[in-house]
Amino acid sequence: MATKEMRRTTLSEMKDRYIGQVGTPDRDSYEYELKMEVLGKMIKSARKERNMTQEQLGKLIGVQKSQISKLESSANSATIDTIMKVFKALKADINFHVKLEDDFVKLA
Amino acid sequence: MATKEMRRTTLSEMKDRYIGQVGTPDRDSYEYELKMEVLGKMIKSARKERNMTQEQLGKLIGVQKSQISKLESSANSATIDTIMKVFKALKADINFHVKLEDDFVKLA
DNA sequence: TATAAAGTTGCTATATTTAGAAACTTTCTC
DNA sequence: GAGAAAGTTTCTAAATATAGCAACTTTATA
Repeated sequence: MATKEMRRTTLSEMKDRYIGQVGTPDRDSYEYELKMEVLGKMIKSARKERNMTQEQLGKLIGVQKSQISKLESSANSATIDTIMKVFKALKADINFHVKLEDDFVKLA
Repeated sequence: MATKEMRRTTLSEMKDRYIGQVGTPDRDSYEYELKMEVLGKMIKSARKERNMTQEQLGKLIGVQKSQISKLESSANSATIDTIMKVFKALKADINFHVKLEDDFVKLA
């Protein structure tokens, strides 16, 4: 615990783990909804890493445990504001990666 | 234009460009607010890459140009829902990277 | 410099998120 | 299995985001 290295979790990893590998039926469709689900799972997973309960995390931010529960289960489309508050409390650095796909499809 | 490779923009790059290098006065404070600002700038930058006007992008999503303007200027804390709609319309893949920092500070 | 195009800002209304409180369910631990 | 701890759900109120519209400002372009 004390000597663990920088932990890094990417959305891709989470997708692979929870949704399925790329190419699998349920991957590319539902992408939109699933991303929110994954975000909730990331909060949960980060909280677990910190060995915190929902109540403890809530107290750090100033909300009740039920709020945390809702966020983790993606009950709604969270605000950037909220997401950042949470990850900040978890001493996690969250950032957004945007990948602009090429206009032209490559032929295999 | 036709042969351009996969374009990739990270939050870190944007921070360096718009806010300043790490270590600079204004980088680590205001972090919270600035991330939202950067997100807006990323939308704008992605839209420009696509050579779109705010009106065109708005039409793709089904909102008016004033909405896009507000998003790009980070008038408010956008919803994940909204952000994904925008980037989807821009044919951009957005994902979240979460980095859990180590509990122990490394000594230089 | 006119004119058009693109982008911004204020105002309003509606929809949705945030949040607390309390009851409830699940999970752990003895 | 009983009790406690952790997590979930429902209901309600409040704050905030979304959105349209129209007027306005800025930027391009003829």
